[in-house]
Amino acid sequence: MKPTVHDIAKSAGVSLATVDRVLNDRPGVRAVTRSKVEEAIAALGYVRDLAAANLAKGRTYSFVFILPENDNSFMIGLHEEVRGAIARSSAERTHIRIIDVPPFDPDALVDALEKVLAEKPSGVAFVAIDAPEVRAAVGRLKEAGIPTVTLVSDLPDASRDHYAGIDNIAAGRTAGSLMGRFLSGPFLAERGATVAVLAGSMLVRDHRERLEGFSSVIGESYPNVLILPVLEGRDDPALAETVVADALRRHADIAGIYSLGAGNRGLIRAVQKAGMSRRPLVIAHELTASTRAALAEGVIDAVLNQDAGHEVRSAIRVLKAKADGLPVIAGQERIRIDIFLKDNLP
Amino acid sequence: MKPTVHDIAKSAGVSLATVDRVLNDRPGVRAVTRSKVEEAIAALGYVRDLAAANLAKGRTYSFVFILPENDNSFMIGLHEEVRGAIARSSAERTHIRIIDVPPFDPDALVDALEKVLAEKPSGVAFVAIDAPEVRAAVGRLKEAGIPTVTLVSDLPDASRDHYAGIDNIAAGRTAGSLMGRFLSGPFLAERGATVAVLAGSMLVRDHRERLEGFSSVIGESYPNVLILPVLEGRDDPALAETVVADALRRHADIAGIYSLGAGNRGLIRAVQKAGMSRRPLVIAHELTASTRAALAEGVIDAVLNQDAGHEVRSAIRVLKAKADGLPVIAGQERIRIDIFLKDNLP
DNA sequence: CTGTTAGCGCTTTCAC
DNA sequence: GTGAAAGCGCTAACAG
Repeated sequence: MKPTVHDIAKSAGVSLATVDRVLNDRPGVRAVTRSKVEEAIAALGYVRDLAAANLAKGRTYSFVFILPENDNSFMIGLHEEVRGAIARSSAERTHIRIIDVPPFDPDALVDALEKVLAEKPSGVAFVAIDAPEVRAAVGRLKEAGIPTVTLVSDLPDASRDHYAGIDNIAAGRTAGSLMGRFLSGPFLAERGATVAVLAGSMLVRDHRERLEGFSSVIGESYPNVLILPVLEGRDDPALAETVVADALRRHADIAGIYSLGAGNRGLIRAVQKAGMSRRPLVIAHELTASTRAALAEGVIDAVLNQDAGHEVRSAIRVLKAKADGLPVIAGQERIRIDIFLKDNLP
Repeated sequence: MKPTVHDIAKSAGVSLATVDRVLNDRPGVRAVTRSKVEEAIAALGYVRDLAAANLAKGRTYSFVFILPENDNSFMIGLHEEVRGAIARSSAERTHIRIIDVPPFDPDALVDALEKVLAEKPSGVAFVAIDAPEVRAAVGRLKEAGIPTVTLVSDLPDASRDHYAGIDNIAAGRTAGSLMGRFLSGPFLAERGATVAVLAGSMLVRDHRERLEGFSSVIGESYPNVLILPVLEGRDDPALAETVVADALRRHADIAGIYSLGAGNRGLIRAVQKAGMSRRPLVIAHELTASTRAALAEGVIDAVLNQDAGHEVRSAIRVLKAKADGLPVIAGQERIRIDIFLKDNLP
């Protein structure tokens, strides 16, 4: 049988309470007694039954998710996944609360983090904005011993405990490779090719990193491909449509478009309306209703995706583990860069 | 506060024991009493605390994994993942046993399934072989109320409870699309292209399905591509090397190779040794040490992968859920067709 | 500093 | 048929 606290108590010749104090590093145990107990624990190979402990404590993990109230499909999906987790709360001994903040607003995010700090929850997950004041706020959470996980967009060299999101440089490189290879046939062989990039804003780190990865692969491996100056669509479908339509008009030779942000509904409309003799190759991010339909129809050629459900479940698992001081299964928490062609749609 | 069995007992005016009998459908309760209790449960919105129940029962889930003792890296990796799960057993209240069987041997698999049936474990996971006697054995497990999960390779219209693996037709189609698009440039434009397919055995369903998906995409969308008769390497590196080397010798014009099974070490050696002026485009399955290295070096162009760790964890989650009659989170159990280029290696 | 005792939510004898 | 009581492994008062 697996040893229990009783076995340890007996073996060390102390009471349950003392064993418990040692197990939970509570004060009030003489060093000698402590080591006696620790020896017994090691000798018996004791491992604590977390479920029993949580039952006894009546423990419930309180987590806060701070999400931007952005109205693009990806963020809406992320919200839904958190709500799904809330629905499962009772079975998972969690209590999860969502705080909505205005997008791209560091001050609002800092405010939210401060409020959370006052609440002292078991953990916080948030979509980071890369700004010094945000890093400072995260530092304060760390000092207070509250585990933090960044979601979707990370904070560089910060004190967050974990990042639940994709490697955006790798994503950009992947897009670059696909673009280069897919273009090779119809265009490159003859006369090189011109490629447009549509971003949301160069202010957010994930977009900058994707551009960086994309550009470096093109530069290294596909010197015949010319990248036009970045178009900024602010993740807004209407604006995206305008800037893309405009670009297609001005550059009749655009052979490919890499959309590294959101607002793809507009991009799709612009491409469809352009009615070009030779449709440009389009690579976009995030599988949503519109990108999925465009992929099936052949308007988009490939979609790079991050699984919001995985990110949310991972964030919760990691926060729980951090709250308990337990290790995580690294492979389970790695968020993949999913590549979808029309053939492997889920 | 969440209602407990005590609240139900009080509200229904019965004892804890009776509530428990109703909750677990045990006999010895008059219909009237039963419905009184059921009403209380509904009225209070009671949900059972599984952790507490398992603690009281001293329950531990006993699972058996039946794995082919194949010596390719993928299967070795799968074994390791199961061993990882075994290492976590105590924390997860599971007791997992591995049964090794000779590969591609339906009789051996049936024998193993029969032995398992006699043991009456809480659940079984196995790499299926598509044969009537296997389906029959699974039927017997189902009758005995033992949940079953197929791993990696499925059993068609069978009574298994769940399949933890990828959609192999979609995987084949994806490989076909990538092959077609990647080939377009250097080869197709001029004179069409010849492609070789290396499989393990046409006896296993996953290999047949991948071939089917691959062939149909090529047929539909890349009529210039000619697929040579399938090479069978029995997932064995040495044999794979021989058959591939032989094929490359006989068909100097091979422009692409789709390796839809295992034994890629041999394939890689054959391609490297062939020293062709123009290296064929290679698409393979399963990210292992050797395919990863080949991808990085440019010997392999793309790898389709199924995450063995995800499959094993998923199988365990599903078996637990089935054993408890609980629902699963569909999105969490979908095994993705991972596509790796050299740019998005994990 | 250490031990005793009750109890978390559920199941399980064993009486009645 | 039904109920009272003990206990799963752990924690939390409260005494000493």
